[in-house]
Amino acid sequence: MRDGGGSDDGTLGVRFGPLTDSLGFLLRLGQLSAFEAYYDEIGALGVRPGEMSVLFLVAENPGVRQGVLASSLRIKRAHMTKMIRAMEDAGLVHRTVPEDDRRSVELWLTAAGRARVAELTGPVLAHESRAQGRLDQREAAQLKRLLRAYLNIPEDPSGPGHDPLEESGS
Amino acid sequence: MRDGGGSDDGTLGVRFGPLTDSLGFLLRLGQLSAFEAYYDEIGALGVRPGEMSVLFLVAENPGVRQGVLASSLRIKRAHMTKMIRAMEDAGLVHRTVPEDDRRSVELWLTAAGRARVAELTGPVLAHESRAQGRLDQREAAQLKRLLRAYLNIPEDPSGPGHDPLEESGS
DNA sequence: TATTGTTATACTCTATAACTATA
DNA sequence: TATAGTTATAGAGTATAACAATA
Repeated sequence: MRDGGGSDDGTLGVRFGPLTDSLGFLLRLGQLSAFEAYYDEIGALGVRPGEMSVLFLVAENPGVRQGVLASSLRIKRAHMTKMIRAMEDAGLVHRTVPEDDRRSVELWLTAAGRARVAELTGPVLAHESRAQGRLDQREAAQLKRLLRAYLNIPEDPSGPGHDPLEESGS
Repeated sequence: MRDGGGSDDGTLGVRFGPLTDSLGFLLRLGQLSAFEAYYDEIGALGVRPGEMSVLFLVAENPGVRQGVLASSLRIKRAHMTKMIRAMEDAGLVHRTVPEDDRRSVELWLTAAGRARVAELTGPVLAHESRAQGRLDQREAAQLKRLLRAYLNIPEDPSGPGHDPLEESGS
């Protein structure tokens, strides 16, 4: 069996006690579970979750400033510098310095970066439509809706898969 | 302003595109947000989230085997060895080797460990009852319920704060 | 003075494999 | 042979502070 098993059988009879009702604890385990599914299903694409989110965010917000990207993704600016440099070295992103504030850096996808995003979009959306574990469509939609509310992230009506069931729950 | 700001204003006008509907992405940001609240509110207690969960889990499951603890918390066994050693050095945990399988290790809280848990329980429960950001009581309860379903964690009727509203949702 | 991004450093966590002692 | 835990090592992510350029 793989190390750290129990990805599917879960709790092994352990009682979680007060942690059962801890939002932080549940979010932590949920994130680990989701990332494990990510690696199992699309890890072979060779793009890690952090890089994936940077690619999609720059694609969606051409010219976004590096610091805005960092704080949106809650990645420290020092770390963002390294990530962007690696992606620049890989030819996926390029950087420009705007005339009106020459301290800052604006980020754009290169043609290769756009091609990579186009290439990734299908598998990623397919993965997202599967990656709901034991939850049915409606539960998954509601979970996402609650997480967006918790995070103050808009529902993005221009986004994908606008399942009408999502609106009906209370 | 602190580095990585935007903890409360959130998105800074960035459009998240397909990430808006990515469970893994939302869980990742949710976990970071919850941990930030944890450090802001009870970080001064000097116990990190991982240590906290080990303490509470051993308290709730005296004699739990180290490997079971590791897979329950999705912590690698190699890392769990170090965590347990540090907690042993701190006098919070002690280890026994059961006669029926002398490869394994059972974990118990020391008197000091139990005292620490008793000391932490109040602040932690108080934090959990606050740590819901913009969600009201009912939304938070439902979010936790969906996360438990996603993770296949039982509702633990012997647990704390059994809010009757939690049962009413669709 | 404050802000943006960079560099450097240290630490935590993760991933992996080899090792022991038991089974 | 397989399993539980340990050790060692490398890498990714994070936290922090000091710095240069610009505002």
